[in-house]
Amino acid sequence: MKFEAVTIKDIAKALGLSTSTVSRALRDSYEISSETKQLVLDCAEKLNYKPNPIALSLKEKRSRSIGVIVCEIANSFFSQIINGIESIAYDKGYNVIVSQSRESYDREVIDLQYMASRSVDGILISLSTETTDLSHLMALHDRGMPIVLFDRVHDEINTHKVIIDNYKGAYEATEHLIKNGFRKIAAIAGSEFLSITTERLAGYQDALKAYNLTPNKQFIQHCFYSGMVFSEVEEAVNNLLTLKQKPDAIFTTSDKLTTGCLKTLKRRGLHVPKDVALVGFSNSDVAELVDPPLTIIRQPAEEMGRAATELLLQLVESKRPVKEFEKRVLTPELQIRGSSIKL
Amino acid sequence: MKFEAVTIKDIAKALGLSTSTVSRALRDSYEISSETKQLVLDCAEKLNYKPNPIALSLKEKRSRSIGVIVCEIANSFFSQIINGIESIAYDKGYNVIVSQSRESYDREVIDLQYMASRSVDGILISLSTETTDLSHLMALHDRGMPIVLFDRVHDEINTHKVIIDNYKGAYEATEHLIKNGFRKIAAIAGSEFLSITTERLAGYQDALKAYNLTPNKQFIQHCFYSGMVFSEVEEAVNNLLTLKQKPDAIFTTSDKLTTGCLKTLKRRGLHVPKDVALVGFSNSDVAELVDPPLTIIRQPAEEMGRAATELLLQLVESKRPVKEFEKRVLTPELQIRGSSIKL
DNA sequence: TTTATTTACGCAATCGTTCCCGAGAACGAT
DNA sequence: ATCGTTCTCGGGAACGATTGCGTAAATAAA
Repeated sequence: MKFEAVTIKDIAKALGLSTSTVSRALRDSYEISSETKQLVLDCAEKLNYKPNPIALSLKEKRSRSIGVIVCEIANSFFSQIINGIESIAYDKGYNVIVSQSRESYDREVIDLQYMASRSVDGILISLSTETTDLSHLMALHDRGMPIVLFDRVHDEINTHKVIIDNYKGAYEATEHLIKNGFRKIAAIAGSEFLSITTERLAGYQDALKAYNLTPNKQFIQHCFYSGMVFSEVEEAVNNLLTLKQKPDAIFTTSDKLTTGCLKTLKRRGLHVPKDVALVGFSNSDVAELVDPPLTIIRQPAEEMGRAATELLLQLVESKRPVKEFEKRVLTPELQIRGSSIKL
Repeated sequence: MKFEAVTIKDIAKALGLSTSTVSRALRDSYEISSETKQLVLDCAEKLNYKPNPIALSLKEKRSRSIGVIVCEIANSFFSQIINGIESIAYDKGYNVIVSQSRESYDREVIDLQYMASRSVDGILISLSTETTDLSHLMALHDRGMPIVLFDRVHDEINTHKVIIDNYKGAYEATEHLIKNGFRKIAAIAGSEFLSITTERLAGYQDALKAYNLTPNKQFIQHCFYSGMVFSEVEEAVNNLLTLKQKPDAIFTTSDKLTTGCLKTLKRRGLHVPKDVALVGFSNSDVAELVDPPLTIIRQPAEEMGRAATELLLQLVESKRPVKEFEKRVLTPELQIRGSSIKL
């Protein structure tokens, strides 16, 4: 039932030529007479010939497709990234194959292997939260697979990386809270093994220190799955609220953590920012509609996707092996709204 | 620089066998002795042999990948759908290739042709708003390409479809507004050529009639790009608010229309629901956090993605041509919150 | 006219895999 | 001893396209 496409053979047969001639005519080779070329071109047009990319892939060992692995597609941050990736890939004639790790190391390994075996030309990946061992990536990379890391990166692997200035984003957010009179600022963060977590917590802690506030160990809660499972966030919030010394503000380090935290606070009947203020990383485009309007650190997600794709395709299309790798750092934007302003 | 994978030839050479024998041994053919099989299997294991899917695709004319075309990835509804699609595809060993039409008919045509030429095994598509002519889809479908439509479908093409009960969702939402005392209920809808628009407006209008309210032509505003461009929504809201007879409630028919409408109302300093109530289709997962908490018609997006993928793979893997097509109708859920309750 | 050069095309290998045949060996039946 | 089976395996074409090499004809140079 599969439809049979028109092949180069059909053109050859129709014109009484050899397939080599047809192939060369289509590729505008100099050794084909212009009349024959025209003949072939017209015939190809008439028969609606489309080159078979699979056959080409087999020959040329490239598929003109790139793989993308994120932990979760249904997440405003990642869907915006995929949007950016798709736009560049589309322009350059590449297909985008998407897979989600769902924060599972095992799935990440499988996804990666699968994509490699499907001979994607390169891979864009934001590491799963469970990933501590990078040997699966290293192995692929060593064998020549172009890889670009974004968002959640790792120093161990030497390749292009695109991140945002996590430290700065967290620092400014925390500083903003301090300047608005909050002193007991807690943090709800993702897994401590994640690059973004450590960087963001560093910014948070340094901001506290810069204003002579001592970071309190109990004020830092980790949610291993970065808020992908809601109960985790609830627990983190509960932990903070049952402390003897309750925080007067919370800083959250990821999209689902931020909305999950607000959801929990509201469900518990707490008022933001009167009872607790809230600032967090988020790429939700309804932050201004939320009650209270959310102060967020917004990441240039689409730009991140575009940048990562450009770097990847640069690797893919480079003639000789690239040895110099770039770490591109984008700037997050602090959008100040009501959730962090003392009443 | 591309890494060379281990092929069946390498195994053949290592074992002094022919490629045919190796191939057969790997496929567990009856005509190979069990000793040879074991030998081949061990060797394949040792050399870390992975069959080349591109070569397989070329031979078998199937790629084990499916194409998905949506208007926009960075949209909670569609990203949830893609999530559902990916989960089923992953389980069945298929790759998901994603492309966005950005509501453009031309891009939809190109995307479709591109995917066909990349020989995806099937296509999942939600039509772009500009699409009125379906000949590009029909042509592909007639040539045997399995296609499943979801969300924005069209009667002209005879294939599996997955939709929600748009009529019911709209009817119940409108009825809910009426029962809560609103009488002048306006609607902001997408393009009138879209299946979902006509169905949802029908539900809206029938609900009005059922309660002896006469639908007012001026109360229906169309946003051609379904809210993808914000200015459109602003204009629609402005049109409604400058009517002599102002509406006391607005019903919106899509995700971006709903949030865009609320955004505009708030920016104009209007209070929801005191000045205008709001109910709309949306799959945002922060509807309860919004001010006011949003009454929404939520679509089972993930389920829709899963259902569409199951139907598609059923087509793809069916031996004989399928002539009987199914229209699966899922049920939306009205989540009642503050934005639609009279104060 | 003969030789050299260009022009314009075909043959066949290649990519990795499957699969239709053919064929040798071993075996039992006659 | 001869024939027909069964069991194993190899040869080679095929999938669609590219490309190095060979070569006939046409043209240019000698």
